[in-house]
Amino acid sequence: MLEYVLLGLLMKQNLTGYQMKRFMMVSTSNFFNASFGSIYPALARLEKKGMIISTAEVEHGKYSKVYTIQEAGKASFMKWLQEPANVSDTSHNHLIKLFFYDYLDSQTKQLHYEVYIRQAMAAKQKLIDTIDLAKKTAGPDRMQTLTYGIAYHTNIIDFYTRLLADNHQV
Amino acid sequence: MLEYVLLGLLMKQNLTGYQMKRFMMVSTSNFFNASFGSIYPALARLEKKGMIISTAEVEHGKYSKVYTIQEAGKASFMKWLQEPANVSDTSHNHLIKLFFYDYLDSQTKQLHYEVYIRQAMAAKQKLIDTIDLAKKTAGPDRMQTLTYGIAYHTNIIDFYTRLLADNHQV
DNA sequence: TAGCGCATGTAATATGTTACATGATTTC
DNA sequence: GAAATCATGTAACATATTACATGCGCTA
Repeated sequence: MLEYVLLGLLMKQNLTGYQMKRFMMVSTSNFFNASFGSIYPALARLEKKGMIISTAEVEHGKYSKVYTIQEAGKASFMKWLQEPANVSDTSHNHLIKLFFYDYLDSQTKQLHYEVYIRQAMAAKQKLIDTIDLAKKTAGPDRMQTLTYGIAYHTNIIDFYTRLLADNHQV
Repeated sequence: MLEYVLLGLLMKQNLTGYQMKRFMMVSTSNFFNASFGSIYPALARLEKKGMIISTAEVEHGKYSKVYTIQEAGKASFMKWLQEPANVSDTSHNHLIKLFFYDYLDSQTKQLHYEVYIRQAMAAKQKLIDTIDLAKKTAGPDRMQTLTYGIAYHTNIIDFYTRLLADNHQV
């Protein structure tokens, strides 16, 4: 997955590993993120496979490696992009706990529901705040990832608000 | 994560690794699944840590290892369960592609939208079909994982139906 | 007797995180 | 002068998948 994301970022412009990380932070972090410990080895693998090439640069005394995508990399990326994903193979971390909530007391459950509602509200607000900024730089499809994130978190707020109400009744 | 799920399954009854896999298949597979290649090593780790103990059994000539949870295992499980999860740290595989859809032609995009709608509809229907069966065995919290799954897939259907309509207009 | 289900396990491979190591420049 | 940011990379560790290896009992 990461390798394709890196190729995708390089489709538009040449970047260093550090820049790719920073780019992900502001654009994909709500649904995808990676650490330096996975980015740098991934770039090395991609170069070894001939998908990208690096050029050493020294600017203001700082050494950096700028990566450029190759034809093979473009082809590999497009092939991956053309294959549809699977919308169901998401992990839903919180559901794993919910599955075992019969072992948890009512008070702690309620606390969890409240935490999840707060988490989702904060995430949703953050996405809403991003919209205006993103409109200036991102294309229409990129904007849809924000729309989805908002709907996703709205759904979570609704769900746990219902569980909270049910828990109160009991 | 897997280790806690295995402990959670053993909270109720003693099971073999094979039975745990089968149990996950019918109860958690819509949001969590694991292969034998991860289950058996995980059980070995848990036993080494003193969380569970195994008893060798031979029935009808078939050898099996039945696992029993220990006090340390119960404590570890409850500690994990009491800690709230994070609703935002899900990966959303399909969004990663959506992010790059500006590079894709309109026809292929439309095909993807249709695939995602069909995937979500099938998954939703499967969950609905499971409800009656689950009502007999599962507690109220366990049922909620089904409710969530239905809402999650409904949200996806709505989202991609909207994108499909927008794409047609263009 | 062929194949399936039960049952356990290992090997190769992939992929990820966190922490550490290094060193430059820029900002307070 | 300290701290933050830029920038790359490795090491230890954790965890997962797929494929393979083995072998028994039951059923068609």
